[in-house]
Amino acid sequence: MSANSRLTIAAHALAWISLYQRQGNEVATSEQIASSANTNPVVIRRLLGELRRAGLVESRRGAGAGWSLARGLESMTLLDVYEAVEPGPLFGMHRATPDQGCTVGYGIQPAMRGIYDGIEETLRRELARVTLEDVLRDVLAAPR
Amino acid sequence: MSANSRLTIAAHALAWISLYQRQGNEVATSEQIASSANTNPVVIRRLLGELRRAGLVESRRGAGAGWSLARGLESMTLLDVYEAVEPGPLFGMHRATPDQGCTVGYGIQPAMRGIYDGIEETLRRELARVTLEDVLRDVLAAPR
DNA sequence: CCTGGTCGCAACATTTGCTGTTACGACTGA
DNA sequence: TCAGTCGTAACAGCAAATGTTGCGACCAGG
Repeated sequence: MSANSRLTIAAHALAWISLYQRQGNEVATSEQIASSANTNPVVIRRLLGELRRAGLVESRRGAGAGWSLARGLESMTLLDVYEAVEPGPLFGMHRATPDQGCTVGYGIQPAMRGIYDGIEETLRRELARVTLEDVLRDVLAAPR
Repeated sequence: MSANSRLTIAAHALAWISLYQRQGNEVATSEQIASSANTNPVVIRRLLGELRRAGLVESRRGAGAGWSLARGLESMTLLDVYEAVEPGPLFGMHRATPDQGCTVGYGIQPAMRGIYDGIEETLRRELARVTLEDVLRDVLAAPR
């Protein structure tokens, strides 16, 4: 499975913004978050842009611009973030249509689709059980 | 998430071999399976090679060569296939190590790892609930 | 002992998606 | 007006999956 880091980086950004705001700051810049996540500010802006479309964060432009949370971390789940930043389904079908004249080729896609749908639904339920508040708590619990 | 088709193609191949054997044939060739799945025989051989290492299929060489099941479909689960053909974890961490001097950068990876571990365990349980016999049954149930 | 058919595997091309980088216009508080 | 930041496009780099070709290894059957 292709290990992409989008969900991890998005969670990182949200936790960072929240902690920064708890320290009394209004907004966080993509520059600051990128520095913490050790990546490029544009990568952060792209990800946060998707989170904004999902209503999880807000951005301010102009001078003193930056990012802030649209609501509390306790009301955001990993599922919200997952759906905002992960486009496709977990498992893919054949790249090219299988032989429709063959019994297996004909029936395999509906069969797998049904099975995959059930599994992805379970995955979603699991993701929905974890809030970003949980994530931040775990982050702060790391031993020094 | 990158939609890879390895699990789907592997299930397709197993179902095809089983059905072919139920029709009285000894072994199936990668050529035949590739034709049904509309892909290249080498792709099939690569995948089946991984399934063989996992003890799910056997191959015969020489004349009249081909592939056969190592055991019944009812004793193979999608988890067996998944572990045989999917290398990495479901979600990836940061590509570059986050800033260890930052509270979030320091704690994020252990936190996410713990969360991801639990989720992947649930995914495995779901995959283990589906046997390849279930898959073949669903395939044959497709309406013509 | 040959031969034809198939696997095993290496090597490389192609495709796809994610990530990194640069550039520049848009926006706005000071 | 200006400095700082977002928004976004464009492109390069990289990694993994997939597709393709080639060829040696293997072996049942003649």
